[in-house]
Amino acid sequence: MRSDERRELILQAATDVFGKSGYVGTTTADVAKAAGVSQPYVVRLFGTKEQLFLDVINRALALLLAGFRSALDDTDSDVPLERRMGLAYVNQLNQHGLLLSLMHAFVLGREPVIGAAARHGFMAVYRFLRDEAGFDADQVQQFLAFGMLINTMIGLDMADEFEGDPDVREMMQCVFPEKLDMVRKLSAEQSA
Amino acid sequence: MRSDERRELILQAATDVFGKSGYVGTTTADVAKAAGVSQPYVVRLFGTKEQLFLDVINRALALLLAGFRSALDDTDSDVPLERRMGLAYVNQLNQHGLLLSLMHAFVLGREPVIGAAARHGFMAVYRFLRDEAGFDADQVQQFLAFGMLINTMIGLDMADEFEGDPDVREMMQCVFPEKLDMVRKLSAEQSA
DNA sequence: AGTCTAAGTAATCGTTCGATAACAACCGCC
DNA sequence: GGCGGTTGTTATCGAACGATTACTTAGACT
Repeated sequence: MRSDERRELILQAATDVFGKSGYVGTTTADVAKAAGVSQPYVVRLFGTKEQLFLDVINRALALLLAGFRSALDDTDSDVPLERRMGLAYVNQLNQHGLLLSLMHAFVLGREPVIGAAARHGFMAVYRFLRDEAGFDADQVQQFLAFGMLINTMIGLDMADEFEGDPDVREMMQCVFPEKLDMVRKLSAEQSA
Repeated sequence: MRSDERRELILQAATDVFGKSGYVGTTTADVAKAAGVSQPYVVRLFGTKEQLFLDVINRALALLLAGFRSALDDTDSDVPLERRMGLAYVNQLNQHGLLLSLMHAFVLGREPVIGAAARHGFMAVYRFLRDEAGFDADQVQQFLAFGMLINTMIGLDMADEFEGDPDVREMMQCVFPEKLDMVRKLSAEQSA
């Protein structure tokens, strides 16, 4: 296999594993096993584990912004822009661990290299909302806040607790008044 | 010193360190150094690093709910309840790493023990908002979403990037339209 | 056929970390 | 004024991890 194809496969596997266990909690052997290659090969392709994680979150941000731009360009829809953007965000749950890897990066601001990359990525999203989506300040705040809440619910793995606990069910309905079916479906796919 | 006093000192130190580096990224030696004791003593007082982290987040949740209850009982104020609750949340930034340790737990839902504790803690907050604060579904969603956004901004360490980058300044003003001064002040204390 | 290069692995090394064991100092108490 | 329990330390062990080295295999080109 060509090395650039192998890189992409490893990046996909690493996105899932980093999303589940975080940056420090993920070993290069975990990534290698998920990608079906040997551990030293992962290290040789990316140099260091830190560089691998940086590549993972930069790829995740590129995919996220690409999804946003698709939603933005879908002008013949009668769905309002804010809702199209929200759906584009939730659709990223198709890629297991993509939003979660970003979230892990977002709470590591004190890590010198990763923190800087995380801040830069977050600001890229902000600039997109402001400049390309044309959101005003309140729209930006609502969008970012709800996005972080989604990330937290995914990180908590709350959907798997959905069945059985009526309080959890009620909380999820309260937090996702309409997107719940989609979130549940995507979460089920994620577990499979 | 009595061991229960020492335990509290270690819990405070551990809250800061776990908040900065996360659960896996923090070593028991880091906690011991921050608390001014030896590393084996930390392990002996708490059994395992996992149990120490569980104690940290349970203490953080107890303090958080206690702050909420104080805001709830402050009925002679003319400040509306939602705002009092928001201020109570932001006031938790006085304890370095308290909200951040919780956030680290919230993204580890797949960890069997920590994930279960994190979900339980999050649900305790939800039940408080619903039963004690009397929030309706929309108020709960807004409160939780904004809280997670605050946590993310703290995790990103975005306030330290405040000076210098006009986009960061603008984003922070957009996200914290009125609480910005408080957040900045508390963040400065945190760095000191 | 023979050689060069890219793709990939097995073996292993040095470090770090959580935990354990053994030991030391203080303090109340009879 | 020894004695037991509590508080705390130093030394160290075994496992895990990231990284390095050396080796192997498979095409591509002449």
